[in-house]
Amino acid sequence: MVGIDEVARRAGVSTATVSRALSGRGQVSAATRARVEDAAAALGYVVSASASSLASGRTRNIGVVVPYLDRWFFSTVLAGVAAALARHGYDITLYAVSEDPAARTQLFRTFLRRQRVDGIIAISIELGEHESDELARLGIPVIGIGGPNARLTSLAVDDVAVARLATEHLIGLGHRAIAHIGASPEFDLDFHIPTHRRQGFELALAEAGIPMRPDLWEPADFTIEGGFAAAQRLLDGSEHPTAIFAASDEMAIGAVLAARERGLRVPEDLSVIGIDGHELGSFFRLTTVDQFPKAQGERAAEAILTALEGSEDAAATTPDLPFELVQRGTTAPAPSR
Amino acid sequence: MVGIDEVARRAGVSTATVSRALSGRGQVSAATRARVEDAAAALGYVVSASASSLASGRTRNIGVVVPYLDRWFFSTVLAGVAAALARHGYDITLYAVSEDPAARTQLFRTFLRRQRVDGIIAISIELGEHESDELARLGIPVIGIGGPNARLTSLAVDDVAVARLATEHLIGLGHRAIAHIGASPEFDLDFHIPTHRRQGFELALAEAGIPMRPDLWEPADFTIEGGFAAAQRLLDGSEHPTAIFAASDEMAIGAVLAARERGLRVPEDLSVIGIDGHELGSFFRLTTVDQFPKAQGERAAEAILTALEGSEDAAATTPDLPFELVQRGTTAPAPSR
DNA sequence: CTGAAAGCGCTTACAG
DNA sequence: CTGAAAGCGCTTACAG
Repeated sequence: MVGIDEVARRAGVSTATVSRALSGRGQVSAATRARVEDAAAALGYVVSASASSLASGRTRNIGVVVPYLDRWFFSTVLAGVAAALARHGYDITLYAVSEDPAARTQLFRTFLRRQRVDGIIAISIELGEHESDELARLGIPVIGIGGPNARLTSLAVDDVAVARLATEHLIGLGHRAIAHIGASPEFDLDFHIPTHRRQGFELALAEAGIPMRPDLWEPADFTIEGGFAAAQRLLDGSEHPTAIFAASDEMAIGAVLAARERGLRVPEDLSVIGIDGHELGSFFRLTTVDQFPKAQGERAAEAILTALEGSEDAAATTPDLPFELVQRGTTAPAPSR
Repeated sequence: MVGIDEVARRAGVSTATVSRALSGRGQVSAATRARVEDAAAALGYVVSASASSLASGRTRNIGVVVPYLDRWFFSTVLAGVAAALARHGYDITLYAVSEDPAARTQLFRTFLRRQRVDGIIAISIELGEHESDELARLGIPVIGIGGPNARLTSLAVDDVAVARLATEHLIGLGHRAIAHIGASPEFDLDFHIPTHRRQGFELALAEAGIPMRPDLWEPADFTIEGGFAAAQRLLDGSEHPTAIFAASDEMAIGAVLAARERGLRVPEDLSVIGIDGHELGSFFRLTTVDQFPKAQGERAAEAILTALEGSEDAAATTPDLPFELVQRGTTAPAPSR
């Protein structure tokens, strides 16, 4: 690999000048800069990451910590992060949190402490007290998505408001017997998102003066399969609901399929709404509250870059992530009885 | 951050000895090693990645190049890679190939040349002549998945054989009017996988003495939505097929849904088989040829580690990836006419 | 605006 | 088995 002194020799300057010309730090005359850039291009010179990092203390690399790589939400957020960081010339190193506690400990104690990254983006990870400490002690910016984690700068959608919006949409259509598919308690790891969504649901009902029916709540595991089974149980009852609000699009799709299997027409006999903005939503004509996961990743990337290189108004960016009701074909006025 | 000399001081040895004790390279007495390890643990010392890389030339970091982060196949393979590499203490830095040609050029010309990684895993990427050159010139091991790329060491499933197996399964059930949902030509970027699958399909038919019916082939885009539309067209004809072989599970699921919408029973009226081993397969009871994508990632990770640290029998590992017919509920004997 | 030189924090021949 | 010292390839005060 070509080194900096070859470039310096070819351009007729010192390595210090090459460094300044290529990094944009410090003063270099336009003519010199042009000569250095030409020499670097001709030789195909690229700064060595480790040498540059060691000397400067900057790695141009962001760590991204994810609980699952192969689940739609996380890989979509990750795609957003990657796209935004690449645009700024940053690399990303990936840290998949393992279910294995020993591996998880090692992640925080070893992997993250190698000084390989300038900052960290943590996607929907509930951190233990101790883990938050470890992150804080790293002394680098950390941005959480899906927080809020009191210890971290976090970007988050207001899950209570999201669930409320979805529920109000159903109420506005005249539904009264509205069921909710939420998460079983053991799934409430990611910042209690399921709990917040349930709260929003209950709030909206209460405001409309609709009493809660305990038989109209079912837990599931955020998958199509789980949503299918939960909907089956909900539709089993004699007084089955006219609408289902699922805490994720995948569960909502499962509910749509379960309804069809029962011979129920969606939306004529049963309305279904989800949350997410899942790519399958348009195919199933699913009404949903989109939370723009790819944009969440991009926002997190920008936030970390601002923390790293930005001006002082970093705090000016709002931590609230946008969401939006997307009306498609799975919700309609409640059937008259 | 604690440095190596603090550890050396505390253990009462030189930094050279600390380095040797912690890295496992070179001779250190058991007693000394224990003392060093204790000191390092007490201080929470972790080797600085950039200093170690610069001095040793080893980064303990693997680059993974993927065309899409947010598609099931790629994120699943990636999960396999990440799990296997983490077990060996390796980091992974992610390179998402952009559709933007300028960004793609920059990836090969700049990002990959920063000497940040010891090796590269390229997941199902069709490389241009020039790009293959750039990779080769990096002078580090490169493993391709989904090859074969003549220039790269590649792991690949035999797509012709996979498609043949799927088709033979249908023929064995007595089907003669078998349709194929493949890929439109512009989707044939990933190593001509769709073309190979189509070849396997045609081969199996030919061997069974079944003439090809041009009206029983439909292109799609590898999504559920695309498979749904393609199946609709196939089922429109007066002499519609009794079985559909889709070149991906997602398209097969689309076909199942299209059949249901037509009022066709699967598998009684129509058999459907896919390829992949998609997570949704079990929910839809989809018969498929599983290609174990997560295991593909793990295999690639092991291959790159072998190339990096392994003995000479690296070439001994077979580049053939396994596949297997998984019979579930969407295929059955052909209806008697 | 430019260069000489120290230094970033490790690793590894070399010598003992 | 262990240590002193050079060196990995850059960046950046410092001086001019």
